[in-house]
Amino acid sequence: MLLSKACIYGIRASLYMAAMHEQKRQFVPIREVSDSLDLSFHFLTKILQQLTAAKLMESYKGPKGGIALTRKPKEIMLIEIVAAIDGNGLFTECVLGLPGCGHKKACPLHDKWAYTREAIQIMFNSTSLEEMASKGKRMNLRLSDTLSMEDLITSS
Amino acid sequence: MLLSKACIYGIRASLYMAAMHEQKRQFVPIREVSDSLDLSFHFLTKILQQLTAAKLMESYKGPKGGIALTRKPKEIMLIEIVAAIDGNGLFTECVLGLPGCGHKKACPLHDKWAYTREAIQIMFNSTSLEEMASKGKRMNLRLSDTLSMEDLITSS
DNA sequence: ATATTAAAAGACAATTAAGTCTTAAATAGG
DNA sequence: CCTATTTAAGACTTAATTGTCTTTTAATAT
Repeated sequence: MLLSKACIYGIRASLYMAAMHEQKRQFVPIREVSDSLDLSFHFLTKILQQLTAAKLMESYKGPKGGIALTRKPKEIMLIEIVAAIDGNGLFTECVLGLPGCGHKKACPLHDKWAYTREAIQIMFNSTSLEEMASKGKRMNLRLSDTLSMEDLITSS
Repeated sequence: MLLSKACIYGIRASLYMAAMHEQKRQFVPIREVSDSLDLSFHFLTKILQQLTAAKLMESYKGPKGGIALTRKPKEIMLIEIVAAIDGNGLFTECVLGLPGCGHKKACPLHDKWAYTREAIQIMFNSTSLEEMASKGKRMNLRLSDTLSMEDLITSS
């Protein structure tokens, strides 16, 4: 699996927040996000803490509290979310985990992998939350079994 | 992590077998492989059973027994090893694990990911054991802390 | 102040991946 | 036939990931 579940959930939650951003909503309770996306509230909380630690989101306690993106969805790239949760081993490490592989000595797959992993990196690096959210809206993406992006953005 | 450890170990063992093939050795004891590569014998045994189940290797019990590649290293592509151990979810599944994503409804990353995952697939699909082994020999690849490909092929 | 809301922190449980150990089955050689 | 060698099969342990639950801390509103 390319991304951990934690990372995937973090991305989905970020997408939800991007949709909320279009509605000018600021702090959204984690409970609302977890209910909407059908994710474990506590597990999501821990994941979002990683995103706030990485300054991608900020949080506010108490009534009217919740989480919010710190920047506009257009300015947040997917790679930032991936790196915050899964780290950037995917973009730096040897595919074969070979002891000799690295800067100096390359493994037999090194060159091909360097190329491929750059393609992966570019994919995450060139995709913003805004782009995903608008695509999701156009294509009526399902964020959970009961919730679609279109519901989310065109309603309310 | 792109590949599981089991898959990585399976690839390393296959590389070792490719090197043995150049020396016209047929059945090589798993114990020799695990010792040489500094891997757990029993764990490696289970991994190799997956490769024999996939007809990439064959095994022989008893004295003079061991494992052997069923085809020439030139004819065995890396993707076969990956598929035998990790399956081909990497080449078929949605990156975001989104419920709506698939043939009909695509997720916001679908097009980019379809392209990227094809790059990954092509990488594994176009690399043979022979190619890796000869590159490994040229570059004196280390298969473990104490063993290099060059030792392996030029010696004995 | 007090009660309520909501995130933070951390203990705990379940699941999966990774690794170990024991026993059984097959084969070669004496 | 007997023993040594080697894979096969499966139970078991450990570690990492995933997921749940409880308590604490901070903010709001009354």
